[in-house]
Amino acid sequence: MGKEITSRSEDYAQWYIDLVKKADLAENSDVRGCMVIKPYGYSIWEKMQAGLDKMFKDTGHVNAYFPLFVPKSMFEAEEKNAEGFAKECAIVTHYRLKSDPLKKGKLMVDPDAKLEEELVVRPTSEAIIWSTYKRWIQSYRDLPVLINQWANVVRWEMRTRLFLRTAEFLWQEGHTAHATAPEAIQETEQMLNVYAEFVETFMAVPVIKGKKSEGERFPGAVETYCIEAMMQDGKALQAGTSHFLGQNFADAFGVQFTNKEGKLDKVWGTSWGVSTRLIGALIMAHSDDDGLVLPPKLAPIHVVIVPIFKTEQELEKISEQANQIAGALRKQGYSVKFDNRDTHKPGFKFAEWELKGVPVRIAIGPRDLENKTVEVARRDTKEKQVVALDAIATSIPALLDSIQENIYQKALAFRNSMITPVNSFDEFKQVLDGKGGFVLAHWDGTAETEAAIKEDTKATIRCIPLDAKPESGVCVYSGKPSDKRVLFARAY
RNA sequence: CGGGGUGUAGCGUAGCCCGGUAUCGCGCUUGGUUUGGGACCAAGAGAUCGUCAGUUCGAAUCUGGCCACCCCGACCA
Repeated sequence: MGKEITSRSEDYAQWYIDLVKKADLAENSDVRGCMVIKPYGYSIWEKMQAGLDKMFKDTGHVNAYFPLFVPKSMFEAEEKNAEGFAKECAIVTHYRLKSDPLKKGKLMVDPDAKLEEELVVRPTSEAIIWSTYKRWIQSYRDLPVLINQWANVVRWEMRTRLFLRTAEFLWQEGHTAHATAPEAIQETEQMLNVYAEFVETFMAVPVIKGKKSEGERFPGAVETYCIEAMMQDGKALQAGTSHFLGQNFADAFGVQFTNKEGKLDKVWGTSWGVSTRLIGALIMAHSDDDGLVLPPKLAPIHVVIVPIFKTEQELEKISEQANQIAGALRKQGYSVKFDNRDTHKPGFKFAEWELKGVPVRIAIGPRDLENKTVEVARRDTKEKQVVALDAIATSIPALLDSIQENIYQKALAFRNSMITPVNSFDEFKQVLDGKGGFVLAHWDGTAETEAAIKEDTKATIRCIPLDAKPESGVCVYSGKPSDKRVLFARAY
């Protein structure tokens, strides 16, 4: 008996939880809202980090690390940002415990160790970073500052879901400072493009680039750009954001510089981030009722080799063959697992590695030894084929590329099929309640209409697509004029 | 924070209404037979029934408090 996974059609939310737990990605911890990311899940995160980090470096960024704690007075300096995060902040008020005189063996907060000023556990690091930039930036020669940090942040969420929303999560946050607005805007757009490229080429998840409406904008930002992805259940998921901060944080923290003309000027800022939430997106974009389907570019294990044997002698011979194949593939940079456990049957191993989403499985049995072949199975389509031994070194890399491409195309076709233009509010609601997905509709551009639609349908404006074609029409809700369609959806 | 639910072996559970220290499956250990899609047989080990108190000769079971977690909603990446 194996690990039963709830089917997507039966209960999509449960299917997701089953996958995360049974594929050993993560589990709930003893701390409310916080998860333990297990080695297999963390390995995916490491691959994401590696891919992104290279892209950040290639665009001129460097890594640094800023403190977890932010003094309250510093945190509240940029008012909108502070307000936006205020209700989900964890606060440190004391710095010491002591033995509880009333309960033997128990500890209590030492009332004498109260902090002069409370420390906010960062929900994001703009405050601490900009207060530091103030010291670093005096001249236009000090600009731009292009820094990224890999860190954990804490947002005290009411309700959490593994990877998608946890009280503590891992992410990267880029924080850049520039001499001019156009340069900062260009940076914002560049990083949005980096995210889009990463998500599409590594994760094989197609995204729509756009700007957030005022209501959905990052607190403290002038403009928030985002990439939006579509999950298999028809709900949208924000996969990354890039913010043009204007001079808001320069104002709040007094970050000024002397420009080439010798005049004092305020610095322009950006910030941008993606989180372990991407792992949730990865799961929900590709996986099926048998388990994970991982894109080769992020799979911790590319190829698993399963021997099929009766006797130890057979296993020995097969191992020799398997090690040869593994060695050749590893030389090409692929991660190969030879599953030579003699405690499980092949069928069990097949199911287990499928659950874990390993893109390619090679099975080798006595018949293969005789014929100088192996059986190659791909995870995405479950197709099997017999491949000659001497063709493996070329066919496996090709197959992995083909899997990467295939799952992207599949996700793209699905996503495209889930974009529905509508022209009336009735149609709007009908599509949302029926097939779901993205709804492309005219909107009058007001926050009131946006809020009313959200109230009525639970759908939010995911973004105003960057490539939206000018098209005159009337708002589906208010009937007022509109010059382009925007993307609505129910979202994670 | 509102509504609902759950807490019994590593995991999933039965038992609770009608009190007498615990059921079954998976997993684990040992031995044997097996191995081209989640093997089978046999023998074992493993639980102070979330926690504290009360009722009782006796509490997993009844009563009360507390704690934790999950699900649905509001909030959010």
